Amino acid sequence: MNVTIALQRLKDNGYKTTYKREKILHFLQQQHRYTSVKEVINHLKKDYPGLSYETIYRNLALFTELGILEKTELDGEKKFQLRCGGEHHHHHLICIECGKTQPIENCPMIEMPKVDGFSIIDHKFEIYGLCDACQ
Amino acid sequence: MNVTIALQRLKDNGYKTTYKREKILHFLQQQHRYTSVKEVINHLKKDYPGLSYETIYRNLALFTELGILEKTELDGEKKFQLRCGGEHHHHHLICIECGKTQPIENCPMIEMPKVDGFSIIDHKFEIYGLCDACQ
DNA sequence: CTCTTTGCAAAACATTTGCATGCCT
DNA sequence: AGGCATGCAAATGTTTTGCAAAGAG
Repeated sequence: MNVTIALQRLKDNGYKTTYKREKILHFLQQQHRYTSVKEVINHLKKDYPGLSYETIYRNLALFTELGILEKTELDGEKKFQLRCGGEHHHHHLICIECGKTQPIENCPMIEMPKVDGFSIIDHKFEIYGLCDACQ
Repeated sequence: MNVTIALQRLKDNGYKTTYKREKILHFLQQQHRYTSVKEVINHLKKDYPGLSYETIYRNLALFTELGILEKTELDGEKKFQLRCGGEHHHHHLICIECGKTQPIENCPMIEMPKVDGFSIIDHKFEIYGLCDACQ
């Protein structure tokens, strides 16, 4: 996923392209890691001093809903990144120091046996550790 | 894990047994599911009308630190349950409707290949769905 | 011009902290 | 008695909502 495709998806769903939305997406594209709301707003503030949290919250929620972003919760904070690995299902290695992520192809659900009396809807598999730079 | 063992562990670590702590643990023992702070306090309020959130927050954090409770974050809320499956490592099926959990023995990390430039410290694997009763 | 997006203010929650009092051991 | 536990009050942090004004197509 990149900014161009993301903006196209916005348009396709009847939403507008704004400079702030572009900035958010460009920033996340550079990050390659799960990024907090605070980090996003601090970055955007450089260009838009009057920027408000609400705008960021609303847009990150919208982007997530449209499948443009992936969301996780790290130490009680919501964090986001541009959906990586295209459309196909995958999981991540996540650096607990800097938040950098790396997609992995292994999905444990493939080998998961059926369980009686429980219908599986979703799952979460995340591996935490230290990336090269943070070790 | 049961209440008796939990209280023993508290004592072993220099903490005291109080009626409120016992109530919290008994309540969680009955639950067999991830339970929110709110649910705990609402239950305890029946016996202790003047009970405060702080006490619950502090104790749940303490219990988690001592390995008495397992913690997860479901829809932005911290939830707790008595550590099940004894001491050994395991994961859970979690009902997204009622929070009920069921331990599973499969751990995807067993088959996870080493990754260059990333030292693995921890992982999270949770399966979400609907339990028997909630389907 | 019309409808979406944004900012503002405020509210709604969730969680934490300092301090004095109360309760276990 | 001595030290941990609790309640109170208040602060802090996060996220949401209603509404009027500004901006995109």
